[in-house]
Amino acid sequence: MARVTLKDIAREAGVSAMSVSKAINHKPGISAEKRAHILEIAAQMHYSPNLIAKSLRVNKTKTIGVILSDSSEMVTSIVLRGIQDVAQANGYSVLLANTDHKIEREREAIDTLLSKQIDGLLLVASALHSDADVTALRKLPIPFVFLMRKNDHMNIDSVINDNCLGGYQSILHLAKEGCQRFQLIGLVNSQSSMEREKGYAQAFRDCKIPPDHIFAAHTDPFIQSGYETMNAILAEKRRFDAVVCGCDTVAIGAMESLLEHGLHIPQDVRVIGYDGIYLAKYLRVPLSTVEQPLYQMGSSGMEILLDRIRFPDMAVRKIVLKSELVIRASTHLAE
Amino acid sequence: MARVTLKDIAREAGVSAMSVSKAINHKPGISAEKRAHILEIAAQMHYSPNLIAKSLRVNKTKTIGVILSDSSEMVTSIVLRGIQDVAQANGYSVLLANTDHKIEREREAIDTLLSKQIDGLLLVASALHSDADVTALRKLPIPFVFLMRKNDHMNIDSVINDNCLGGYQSILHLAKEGCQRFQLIGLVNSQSSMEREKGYAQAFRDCKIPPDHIFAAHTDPFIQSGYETMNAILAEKRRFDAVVCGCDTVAIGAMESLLEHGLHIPQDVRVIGYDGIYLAKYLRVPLSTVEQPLYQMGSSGMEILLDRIRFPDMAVRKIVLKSELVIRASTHLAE
DNA sequence: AGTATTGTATTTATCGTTATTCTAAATTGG
DNA sequence: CCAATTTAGAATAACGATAAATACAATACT
Repeated sequence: MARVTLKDIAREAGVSAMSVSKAINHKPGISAEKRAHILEIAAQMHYSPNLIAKSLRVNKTKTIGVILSDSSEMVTSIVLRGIQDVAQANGYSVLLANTDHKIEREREAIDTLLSKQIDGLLLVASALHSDADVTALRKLPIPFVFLMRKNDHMNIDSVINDNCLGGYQSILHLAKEGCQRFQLIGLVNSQSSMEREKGYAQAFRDCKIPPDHIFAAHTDPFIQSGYETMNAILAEKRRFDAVVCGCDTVAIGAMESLLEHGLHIPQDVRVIGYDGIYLAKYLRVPLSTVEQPLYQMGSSGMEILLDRIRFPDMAVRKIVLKSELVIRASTHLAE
Repeated sequence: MARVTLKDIAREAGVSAMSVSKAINHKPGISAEKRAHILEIAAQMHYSPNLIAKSLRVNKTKTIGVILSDSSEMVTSIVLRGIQDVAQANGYSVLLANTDHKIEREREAIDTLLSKQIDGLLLVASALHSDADVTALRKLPIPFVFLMRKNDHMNIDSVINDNCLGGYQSILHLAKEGCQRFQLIGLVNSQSSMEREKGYAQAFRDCKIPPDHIFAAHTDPFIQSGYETMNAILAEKRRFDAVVCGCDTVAIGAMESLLEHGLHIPQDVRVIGYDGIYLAKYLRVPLSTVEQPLYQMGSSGMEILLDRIRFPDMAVRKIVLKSELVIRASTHLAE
């Protein structure tokens, strides 16, 4: 089936293509009855405007690009949904690129998306930290917003949660529960995780936890890596009564390992995660975690981007969203 | 920053725009040294081809549309990832539309995506079942593939798992475990769920389970609805020793309710889900389920669509993927 | 040598829209 | 009543790319 164009309708209605365009877009310069007539014919012929042609002409695609590591992870899929909803509500589409945490794929993705003439870009937990990368980003012909990524750059919009505070709260809670020896499992290559670690450090000072009661490890943000890392840690036979994980998936893997080794959670070890995936509550041991407003992270990010597209000179916005410590059985023994 | 076009490079290199096009696309009809020269200048000027313009000219966008209910659900996010990976590997982009199970939004989404001139369409668990809807789909100017949706239509490609068999296997397993009274919780408005129920019915006949030992309920595919439905069921004080859920999320909610009512899983009641979300293993009670090859569902669907785009006359393909019964603690007591 | 052949490069036209300019008719006003 | 103004609508050009036609030069062949 050949697609029907403005010209087809124009021919059918005996007017010029321009008149059809005006009628359909409710632009002035055409009489009411002619407009009605044209619209009727357009409907009859099932006209569907070719937005590609329009985009080329007006140099706007009403499409924004989203770059993230893995759209199927529970954390990012929620953020993405927030992005999508705001986009859809404003007549924008989203083009997605998965990087699987590969920095080179992130750079490629930007090029690909630019070629597709996106009007703006959202970078979720971007790994582009080097000066060269940031400079390159600044030269982009379109606005962009950082999501879930530390941002102390001038003139770059961003939405994050206060990772430092979140980290601080986790430790404080565990200390109150009586924990004294802490096994940390941070995330490799994650600025967010580093921020959380700053919060841990502050809390350790405030709670007078001696450095030799703190053990640090790092791993990838997957269940399996949490599991393996915890196996390795247990093999070293250090004593600890708290495990502080860089994200919930690592915590799931770590708990699995702990349970397999016959340890009881929270009696022998307390475990806390970070992120607030919505299944945390339903795990073998319900997981305490620092809940980030994931959906809102996506939706605010998209809102800022849209504002920036409409008003390029708008003041820079660096939104810091509140996270919430959620206490469950993995750190707290119900009496 | 103004974007640089073919013409800009042509001017700089002292050649025609056409020559630049040939050089960049590695088309014949240009000498090696001129090509090298042009490519060098293009790189210098950071040329990025305008794919919108190209799309308009060649009438192909290298973009496919995906319509699904909710990209943040664990099941669909995996399917989507399979789709994305195959798309990306073949130089295609994906435009997404969430319908939240609303049939009207599904119809709108098709129009929107068509306007964006997608080259093909993937319908994941589409709710468009009426003759009118299917007829409309057939009239689309682009190919489409059904995913996770019953398809007994001529000439429509699809990828599904054998829901009937999966359902059959669940019941057979529970019967072998000694269950005698079955509470079913199917999904409303889901053809897949209906197919599974056919499988249940067959298994009940084969296992000689009398109809008055079978109780049916239906609900939405969310944790919360599973929870509420199970609460309602328990309020009716019927006796049953097996709960068969239409999807894993419903099973999670149902188990939550059962546990809150002091019942033991699997000792008092066995619970089985469907789908095989990857966290099933880590739940409070590890959940037995029929594992669908979700990622592969997406990737094969995308592959078929790409083939169909390239070879419109290719024979119709209706792929039925094998599901696998995974037995965990929710239906089987480890001795 | 003169024609045929090959290959390189340019020119032209086009995809479907919309911004802009232009024409002609309708309306206004003095 | 006729110039001045407004307005509906048509015609033209352009967005950036590429397919097709054309022009031209260099080589090969009879």
